Amino acid sequence: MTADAKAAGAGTAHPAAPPLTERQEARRRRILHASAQLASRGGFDAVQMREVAEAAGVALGTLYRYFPSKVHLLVATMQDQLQHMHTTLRKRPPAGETPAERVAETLMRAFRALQREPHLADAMVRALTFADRSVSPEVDTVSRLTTAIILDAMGLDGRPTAAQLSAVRVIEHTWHSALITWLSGRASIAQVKIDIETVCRLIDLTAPEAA
Amino acid sequence: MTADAKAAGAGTAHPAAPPLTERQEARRRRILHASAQLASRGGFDAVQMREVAEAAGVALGTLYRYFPSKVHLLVATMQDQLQHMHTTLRKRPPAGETPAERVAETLMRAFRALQREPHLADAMVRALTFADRSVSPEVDTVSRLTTAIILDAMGLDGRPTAAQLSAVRVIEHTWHSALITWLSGRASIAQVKIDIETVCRLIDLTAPEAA
DNA sequence: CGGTAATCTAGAACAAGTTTCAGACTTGTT
DNA sequence: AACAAGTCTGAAACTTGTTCTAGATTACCG
Repeated sequence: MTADAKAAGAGTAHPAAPPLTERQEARRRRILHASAQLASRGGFDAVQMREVAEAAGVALGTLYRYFPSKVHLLVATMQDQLQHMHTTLRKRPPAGETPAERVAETLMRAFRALQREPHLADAMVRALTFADRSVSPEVDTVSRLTTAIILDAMGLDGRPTAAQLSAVRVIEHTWHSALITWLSGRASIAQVKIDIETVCRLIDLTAPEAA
Repeated sequence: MTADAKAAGAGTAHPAAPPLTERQEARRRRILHASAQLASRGGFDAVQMREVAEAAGVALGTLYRYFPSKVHLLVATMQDQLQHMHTTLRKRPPAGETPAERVAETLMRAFRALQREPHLADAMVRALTFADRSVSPEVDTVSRLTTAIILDAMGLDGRPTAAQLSAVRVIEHTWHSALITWLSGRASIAQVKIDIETVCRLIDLTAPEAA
């Protein structure tokens, strides 16, 4: 579980992802598609490696070469979905007056999207929080994507201050954790909404004029 | 995984925990001890049900009668540890001026305690966030315990307002999620400290005079 | 005490994630 | 075109969480 990171790198580029041939790219895409498909049904548990391999028309060993564990696979699936969402969100920027409002609006939009595929959301979020150190790079990519989405929503003029970055980090924490409580049936949709709105008030606290 | 909740109920009392005989209580304690012991070594992965059973001097089937899954076991372990921590914290209340300071101080104290047993922390927190609906009642108990600790730290005069409860919920979200990023090596101790301090500022926002 | 239901034990069996391996197939090179 | 290196396949094996079963033990009731 340590070395052997030379496998088919994700679409992101941390160390130096070896270029994928066309057929490899296609395989990778089939795998991710199968993963999302199965996840959309029964969530985390329904994503069974043998089934993913079969649905993607790929040998089990190959699946493991592309994604060294189930968690890696699901985190990569999340990366994929997040990318979609990011571009979708960019088409229609949030309309709120203040940064806090815009961030809350954006997150609620994302939340509604997740509600349409709760099982998929379950699989991705559970994988994300269950990931151990061996998945850190991939989880970090997801984190950066999320940060980018939030910063986008804030619509800052210049570069964010340290305090603003802290606030964004806390918002992300809340976002993930609130999703989990919702997915595990311990919080209602309304509850999640309140939590998001509550944490977004932190942004006001870090606005340039505040201190 | 559905019914069969008639097993040995946790120390808490939701439905109507059947009273445990002395030997049963002892068994339960041995199991929790073995669990914490193994977790203190290798974390989540090191808590193997067969090993827990053996270390506790109990058959595998019995272990499963007491705790219907590994996650149940670890969440119960967390309940146990939290209870310790709560009583410990109560002995020396935080000294900060404001509620926000006191909460941050308390959480940092808890954090330092976790740092002394990072593997144990890993096992408990991973179990907590990985728990699915079947563990909701137990996770909820942990959540209530955490809330109690935070409210204690705030040192309120009367009953907390709705806004304050929201703030506490967000603090809990941040607490759990920040712990995870630390445990998976994606955030430093200093980073966690900053996040905690940042989110605690929300408390000021919900103070009676604020609005 | 004797009987009966619940509990406990030992161990096999099953499920799904992960690893491994021999052989077939691709790709890139000369 | 032939070769070497790297990749993919199919299938078995291994690990660990979970379930099941048959037979002891224990707890409780009269």
